[in-house]
Amino acid sequence: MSAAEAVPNMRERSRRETRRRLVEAGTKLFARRGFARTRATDISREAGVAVGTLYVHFTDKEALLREILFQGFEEMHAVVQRITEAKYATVEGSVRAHTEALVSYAAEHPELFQILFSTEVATTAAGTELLAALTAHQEERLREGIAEGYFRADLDPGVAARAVIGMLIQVLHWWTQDPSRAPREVVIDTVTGLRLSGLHAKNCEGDGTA
Amino acid sequence: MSAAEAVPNMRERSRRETRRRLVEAGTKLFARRGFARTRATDISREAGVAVGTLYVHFTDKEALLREILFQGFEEMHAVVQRITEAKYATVEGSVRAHTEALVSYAAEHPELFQILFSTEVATTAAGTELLAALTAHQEERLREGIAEGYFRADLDPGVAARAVIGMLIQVLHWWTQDPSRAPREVVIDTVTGLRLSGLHAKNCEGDGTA
Amino acid sequence: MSAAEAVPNMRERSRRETRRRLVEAGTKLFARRGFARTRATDISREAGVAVGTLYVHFTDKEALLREILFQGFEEMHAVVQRITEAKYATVEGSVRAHTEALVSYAAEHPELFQILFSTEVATTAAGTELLAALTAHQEERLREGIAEGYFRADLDPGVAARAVIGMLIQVLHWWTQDPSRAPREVVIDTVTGLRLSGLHAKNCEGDGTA
Amino acid sequence: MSAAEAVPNMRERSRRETRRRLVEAGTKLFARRGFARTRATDISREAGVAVGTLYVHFTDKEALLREILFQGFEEMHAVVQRITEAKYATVEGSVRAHTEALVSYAAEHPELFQILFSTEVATTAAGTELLAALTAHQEERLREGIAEGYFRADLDPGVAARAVIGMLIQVLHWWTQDPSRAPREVVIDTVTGLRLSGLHAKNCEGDGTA
DNA sequence: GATGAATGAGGATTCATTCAT
DNA sequence: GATGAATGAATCCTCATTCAT
Repeated sequence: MSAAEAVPNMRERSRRETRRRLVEAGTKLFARRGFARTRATDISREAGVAVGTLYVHFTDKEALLREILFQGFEEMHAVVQRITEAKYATVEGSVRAHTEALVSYAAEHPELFQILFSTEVATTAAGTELLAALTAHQEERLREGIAEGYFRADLDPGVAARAVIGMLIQVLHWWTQDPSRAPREVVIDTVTGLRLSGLHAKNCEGDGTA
Repeated sequence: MSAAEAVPNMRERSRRETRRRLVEAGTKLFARRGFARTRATDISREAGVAVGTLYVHFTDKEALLREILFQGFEEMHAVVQRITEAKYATVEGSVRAHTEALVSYAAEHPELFQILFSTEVATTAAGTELLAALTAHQEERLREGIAEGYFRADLDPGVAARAVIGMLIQVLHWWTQDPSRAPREVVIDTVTGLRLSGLHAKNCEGDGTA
Repeated sequence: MSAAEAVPNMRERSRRETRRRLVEAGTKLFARRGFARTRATDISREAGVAVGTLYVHFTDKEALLREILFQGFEEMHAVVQRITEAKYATVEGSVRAHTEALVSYAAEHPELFQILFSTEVATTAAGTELLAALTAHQEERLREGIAEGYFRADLDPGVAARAVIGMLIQVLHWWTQDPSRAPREVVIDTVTGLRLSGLHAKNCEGDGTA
Repeated sequence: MSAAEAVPNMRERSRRETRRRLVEAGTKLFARRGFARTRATDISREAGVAVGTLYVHFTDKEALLREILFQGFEEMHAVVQRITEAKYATVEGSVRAHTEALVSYAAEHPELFQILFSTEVATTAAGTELLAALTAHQEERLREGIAEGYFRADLDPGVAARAVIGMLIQVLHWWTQDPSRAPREVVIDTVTGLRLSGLHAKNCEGDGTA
């Protein structure tokens, strides 16, 4: 019985391992050379398989990109969610925790961020889709914040969501290219500051005039 | 004499007109379909010339992109500069004026912004170069602001510059795609708010805890 | 004893059943999409087995085609033979009976005729071989007919055999695609008429001039 | 003036010459190796141009096939038409003239017939289209013949058209492969005989029984 | 015998760029 | 300067077939 089951299990395990290696190879190469400049054969060579194998697991090169993008996003989202769900006494605490979680995740998965927040990928259908999902999520959070009085009522959630996402994309993409460019804490502080005071209901925009 | 001069003038005028039409065609198509998906023949057809003519005026496709990028940037810069150079009583006034100028320019040249702040273009050498210039410029302004006490001293100009640029890129790229997405004033207010209070020396970040 | 025998019988039966399903699946798909456009995996999926199984039973895709072709031809031949062997008083009776048998068989096995008389199959070695066999057989019959004085002596058996085979292929292939295109009787009459009067010794070709 | 016009004329002439050579090369190779087994590079090499040039002149390989097919058919049709249009005293004369014209044309353009009436080509969209056109034309002729009392009224034009076309395809394809297989006259006689007596109103089908 | 993931040679097609006119 | 037919390197993707389990 166990022997009869062993074969498909072995196969399935091997199959998953191959798929995992393709995702890994794709992540590495897309981050390094970009999507268009990475050849299908480069990916298969890096994964230690034949080109055809790439097409056994994915419809085409972009399907691999999509897998990397959404799988990466989901993992990141799960990690960040866990932290964000904890109740914070203050809005600042919550936003800072969220930013910290993002920056930590970025520091640990620089390649993912090089792909996720880059550039060329936004041109692809998969990239557009992911960006839309990110923005929609951010917009929803802002709407909730406004409804709960945390954020300024006169804020346009659509505009602000794009602004926050744009900020994060640019900063994290730049920073993960070379984390020595700025200390982790400085990145967190600067981004938190911008996210917070620019949106907060009790900020003191008027003070600038004094 | 006038006849003798007329010929070279005509020729020169014609040459410039051809070049202008190529830049115009490139701007339109790069904005619409992106750089990679626009073929050299598409551009020449749109400009009403032969493909070869494109290569008479530009080394290659990217040279045309570079021309569009830097020519566009310079024009934008000149316009924005004129406004920014006026002395404002307050930092807010200055930042708001700058944002307003940018948004106005974006509204009038949506195609330029579709290219300038797109994503894909950041992959090209020309795009990287321009983005670097933009960021360096922003960073310089922030340094000055800090030195003059306008902005928080604990701010990292490198990080903050990327954050501001990222915010502007994302918001303006999104907005110029369809300006009916948000009223002009809302865009200006939201962006100004983020740029200002997040960076200002006298903002009230601490208040979030209260 | 019976138990000991049962196992190999079961195995043998199972093996034959698998083979039969592959032939069936191949017949269906080759008829529908053609030989080249049918993938080995398509066949195995249709048969409900793994691709590898196809290659357990057949050397390659063309071996399956050959099996379908010759197995189909033999069955058809046997059925038609049984009818043709009956002694007919007249040549017309014999030819009509043969045509009738063919048309009946075609009506019952449309898929076989879609493959057998298709076009593309004639390109393959197996197809060429079968066509050659069919033609040789037809040629032989014509020679006999000439020798016995049934058919015109000035007939070239090679040319006439091709003509008859071509006629049958084209008509039956077309008709089996959709038997509602013409009533069975009309097909039989028309083909019999052509086969008969064009070849018969006592036809009245000269009458055409009158 | 003549110089200004000379350039485009030269270019146009050269362009047509290139296209002609591609058609010529395609005809030769498709006839010899078949459509699928002829590579795009084979064609370009045979034509003495680069692969890209093939795609400057034709959308894809099948577009070249279509050109060969329909251009060939039209030329053949024009030649045959000229002969068929002459008034013949008898139906036999007319049919014989038509067959003769076809066989002559086939003898002079064996390559065209190898492609036109072969097999694999009937699988392609272009081939199907051409075959449909040929059959429709034949069917129309038969309808006219029946209306004018030349052909048997009980004939089904659809069935008979397929029969005649099938006969011609098979015989001419076989014969053009190697014209020494049968004398030209024998081919003409046999085919004319079948076409004529099988269809003619005054044939003597009944005599077969006597 | 059955399985199905892996293989990799093979071929079609694209498109930036050139250069003779 | 303008032209546009020609170029051919560059890659994607397919699918018949294998073989370890």
